[in-house]
Amino acid sequence: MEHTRWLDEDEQQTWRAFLAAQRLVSDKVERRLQAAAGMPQAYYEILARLSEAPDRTLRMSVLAESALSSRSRVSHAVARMEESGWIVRRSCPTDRRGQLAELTDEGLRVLEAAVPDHVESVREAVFDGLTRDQQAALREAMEAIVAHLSERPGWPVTGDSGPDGPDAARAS
Amino acid sequence: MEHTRWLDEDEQQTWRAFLAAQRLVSDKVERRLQAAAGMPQAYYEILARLSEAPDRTLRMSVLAESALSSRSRVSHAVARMEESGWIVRRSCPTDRRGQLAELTDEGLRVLEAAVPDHVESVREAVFDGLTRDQQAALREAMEAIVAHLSERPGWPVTGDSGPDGPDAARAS
DNA sequence: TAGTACAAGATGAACGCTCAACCATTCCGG
DNA sequence: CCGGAATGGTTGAGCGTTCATCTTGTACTA
Repeated sequence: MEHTRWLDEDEQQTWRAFLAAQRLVSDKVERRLQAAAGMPQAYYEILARLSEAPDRTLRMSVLAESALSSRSRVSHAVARMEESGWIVRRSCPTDRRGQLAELTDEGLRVLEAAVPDHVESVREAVFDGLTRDQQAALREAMEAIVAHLSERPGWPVTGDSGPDGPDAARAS
Repeated sequence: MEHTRWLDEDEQQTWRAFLAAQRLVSDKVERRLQAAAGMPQAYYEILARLSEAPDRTLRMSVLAESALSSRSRVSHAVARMEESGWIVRRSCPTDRRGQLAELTDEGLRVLEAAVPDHVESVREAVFDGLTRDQQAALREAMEAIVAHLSERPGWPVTGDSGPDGPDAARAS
């Protein structure tokens, strides 16, 4: 690493707008979801993915990936939601390491009760402020970023620093 | 509230892309800042605002607003950074309720040491994935969202639920 | 000049997330 | 078929954020 590729004026403004929009939107959405349904966005995401899955069941690792969460996060979250009775865990028949997370009826009810207000808050936070063209452009840009970040992302996408420490036994 | 204004297919995809890009970008940037400088993004933001202010000094509330943080967050964060010797707090001469936060020389050094790698990570996460046109469009959309969210935002922008609880003594 | 409303900050508990370990199981090369 | 590496998932400590509350100080109004 030698010299920094600084941001020009335009890029600075773009980055600031990105940051601001990001914070404003997720604050608003998160806060409202918390108030209305008593759960953070990450939990909602998990419940949503499960509800779309066959048998409302997913392996923990698949769940983590599809909800863009680290394994650790999902593990904690599912444990918590199991206590609430929204999810049950069973061990996977074909791979004895694996765990299956299944959405319970109760969990589905809670999710469905949360959806309408959540959707409304997303609309207010994002779409009510955009023209149709702006929305299309936003989508294109976001998808480009995601695509760029999903190929060879420096170190793994999901984080979680690997099974052992940063460099354990990895020599030779 | 009667019927929900659901998201159509296009809006769904836009929202998912927004969420994904948001998570991917802030994960990457946050993680790298933490690794390289040992501070979260929110702290960086605070230090950055202070460094741009006259006398590297800002009132807590102004600092909170300009860093898009809640008062409470800034209070905790500044307390922590004061222990690290990056910031000092003085009471405000003109308003004895107020506190002034000033960036120390040490704090400025730490910030400046953190900047280059942070900027690089932002470039990699965002700008390397976008054409110039996409970047301009992204900026426009983000600014539209921010503008929309900054006027009459339902309840106050910064959060923090007000001086007293949700409805304390407020009756008649 | 009270008295009441409001603003600025601080604070502690609750909570979710991350990081670094750790155990169990499966995969794979010799 | 054995032994090391990789995979799947969990766990606990540490930390930052939020929420509700409190204290102190200012502003407004009667």
